[in-house]
Amino acid sequence: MELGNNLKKLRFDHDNISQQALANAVGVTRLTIHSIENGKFNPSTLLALKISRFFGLSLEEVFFIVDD
Amino acid sequence: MELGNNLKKLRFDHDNISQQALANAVGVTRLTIHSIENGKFNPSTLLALKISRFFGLSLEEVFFIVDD
DNA sequence: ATATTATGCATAGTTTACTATACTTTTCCT
DNA sequence: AGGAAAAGTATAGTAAACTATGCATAATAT
Repeated sequence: MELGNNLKKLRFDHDNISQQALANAVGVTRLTIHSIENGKFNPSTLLALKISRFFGLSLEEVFFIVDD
Repeated sequence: MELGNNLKKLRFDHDNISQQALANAVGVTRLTIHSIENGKFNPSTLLALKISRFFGLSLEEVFFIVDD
């Protein structure tokens, strides 16, 4: 039971925004976005909500549970 | 900008389930639920999704951003 | 081809989520 | 009123989120 996400695709669809630009938009560092994107971090709910809000999506459209 | 939640009310509506029972259901300790409920913890997205799933709600129906 | 920008990756440090335990206080039932 | 269950609170420890920095590699443009 781990966390999956669509960040890479969403960044691409969203004007191909960079990890850095997304990081700036939600107030974290580029490494944090990178780590979330590559499944190394299970981000805080507040951060996940900020990211979802940035893309204009619900949290579940960005993050989801992967049962394994 | 902090995280708010409806846990107390949701537990009440959901058969008045205890903090301990909710903790067991999602695989954490009672203190973790207590701390989230009282705004001391900003839980991981995975845990927040598990809690939301337990109540049969979307994450946004349980957790939300409080702009302050 | 070379400069630039974006991404990947490593180390190390700080902060905070989460656990374990234990004690007190409140709530609720009979 | 008395007892049990639930909730609040405290301390201390571990694990993981997040920062800072720096360098290597990949992609893009001129």
